[in-house]
Amino acid sequence: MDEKVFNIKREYSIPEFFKEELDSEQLDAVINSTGRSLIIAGPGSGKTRVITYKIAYLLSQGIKPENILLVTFTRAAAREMVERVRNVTNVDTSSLTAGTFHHVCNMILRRYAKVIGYENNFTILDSEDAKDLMRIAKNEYKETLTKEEAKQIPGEGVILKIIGYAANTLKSIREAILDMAAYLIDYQEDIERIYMNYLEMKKKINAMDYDDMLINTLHLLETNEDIRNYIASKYQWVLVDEFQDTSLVQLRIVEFLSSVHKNLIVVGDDSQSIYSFRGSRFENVEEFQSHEDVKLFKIQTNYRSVPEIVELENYLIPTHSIPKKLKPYRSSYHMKPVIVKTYDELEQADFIVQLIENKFDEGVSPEEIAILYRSHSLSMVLQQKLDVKKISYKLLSGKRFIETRHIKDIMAFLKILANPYDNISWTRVLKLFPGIGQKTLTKIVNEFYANLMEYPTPYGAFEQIKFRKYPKAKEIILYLFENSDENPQDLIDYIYNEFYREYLELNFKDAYSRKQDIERLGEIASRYKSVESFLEELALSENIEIQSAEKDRKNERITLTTVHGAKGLEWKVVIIISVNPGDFPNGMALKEKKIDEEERLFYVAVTRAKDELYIVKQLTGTTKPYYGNSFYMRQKLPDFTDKIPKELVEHWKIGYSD
DNA sequence: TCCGGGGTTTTTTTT
DNA sequence: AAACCCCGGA
Repeated sequence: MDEKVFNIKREYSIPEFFKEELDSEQLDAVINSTGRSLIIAGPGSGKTRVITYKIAYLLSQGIKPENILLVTFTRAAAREMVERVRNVTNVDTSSLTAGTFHHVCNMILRRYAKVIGYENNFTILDSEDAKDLMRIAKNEYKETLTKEEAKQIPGEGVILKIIGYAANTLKSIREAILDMAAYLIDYQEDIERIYMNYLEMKKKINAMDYDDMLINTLHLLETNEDIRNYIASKYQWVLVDEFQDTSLVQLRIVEFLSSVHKNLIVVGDDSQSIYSFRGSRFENVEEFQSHEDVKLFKIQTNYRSVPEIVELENYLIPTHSIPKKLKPYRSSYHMKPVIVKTYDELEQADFIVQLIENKFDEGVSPEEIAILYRSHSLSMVLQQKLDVKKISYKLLSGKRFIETRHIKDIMAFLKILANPYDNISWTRVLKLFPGIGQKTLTKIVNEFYANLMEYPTPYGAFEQIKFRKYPKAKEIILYLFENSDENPQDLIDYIYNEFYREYLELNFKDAYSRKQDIERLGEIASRYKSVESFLEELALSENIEIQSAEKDRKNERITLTTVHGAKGLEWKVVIIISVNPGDFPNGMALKEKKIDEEERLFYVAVTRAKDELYIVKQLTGTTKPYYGNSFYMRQKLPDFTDKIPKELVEHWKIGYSD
């Protein structure tokens, strides 16, 4: 149907009020960043505000929202910024493209995958899926070797790390091995062969892992001028947030996406680059800055933290950073940051519970308190204590929700609906049924694949398979194939009620909390209409927030998160726990000589605090057994609290009143 | 062919 | 916590 277009003139707010909302550094960055610009934004300097007003400014100049591309680090950040733009401008921002690199790539690939030899309905492998697949690829290769030879082959984790590194740096496997694991150079050929297996398997099941999504997008833009120009001409302005955590591939992608209009604004803080394990290159910032046409803006006033904390932050600016000095804006607070020495993890947990209760008594809301740690395991003792004391919390990053066994089981059922060739999910699903082991399931799956050639639908193909011994398995899988168009929540309910509830009760001591997780999964699924969109979003979106075991009536909870999960957030009271050599900085990272990144991580942690900062350490160090190994015993590891000048902090030790 | 028991290994951060 | 291996009994 042809519709006639009736053009009306858009009304935009006049940006006069910007001058009241922004300081001179921010205003300069908003108005004068044109062409290619780099905005170095210190912690708490109003970075989000600058991006928001930059977009508002562009809209006020008559740029249409659909011609703006905003790339952020998390989906949540994108949503928040778009919402703020809408509030500032009253412009309908729904056509503005905003999301993470992976969302943007996904959008492009869903449309053009065929051009580079994929089906448009490719599935996305999360890192767990990739690991499973790599394990199979490795074992397949091992079968061609003798037992002795097979023993020497590096593990799938190492191989994934190498190929991930190669992908993100655009290097060959050989170069990657030499760069990061030179001792494995004798196994170059083995690794390459395993890698080929892995590629083949991914292709066979029409899947891409996270690296593929970036690499394939780059490849598409690089090799197809027409497509590149078509997409790039749409985006008059490209803005990139958290630029210090972009990889080389990501940098190339945004360069291509901005190649027609050449307006590329990147915002970041090189001192806060904490994702090098994922290919992030803080060098991107320095390199970008070094181009002659790039305009540089610095915004360095700190609006977030009290001067006592800002002073400490200035001391902790990581060694290899673009020189900067943060200027405090807020007025003085009644206390300095605190370093607390506790005896062990239990005492640390007791102290934190007591501190939190004191803060509640002072009237601080739970939402304003956060506990940060280097790795999940460091929060376990504390979690138990909080549960006992009935202090409710939310985990921004637990062991990622979808990586737990029971959630993966349920998801495997849905995955075979979206992609009947998903071998890994078939294995997972069939093994759940008593009596079906490796041999039987291989037979079933092979027969199913063979049938798929003959029968038009998976339902038809599966129906043909004889299941005399396992009628329940057949009944359930057939039902799911038959109803695969239903909304995902109903399917999850079906799996749970008909089968998985009983399985949980029989096999897990902690069935209760796992049941709650599945209920949560159902809730999340209810927001999606199709299995495909649900799976896609779950693979691409950030952590799902997990509630504590204690069901709370009030929705007020303190936050527990890794430092990585705390990126971009802020709280009135921040407690950093287990700041011990080996825990934070992390022992494994130090072994790989990544002390710089640990420093940046600590800097990120400290800069999250608005009013009160507690750095808690234990005299005994950690209680985890494997830290008692030779590496930890042999060396004196750096202690972050050592280099903090005494006069900048208060020192507390624990005493007992009762 | 399946399953359970015992033993071992992993060793961080995540789109 | 959860995967793997090996082995012996059903």
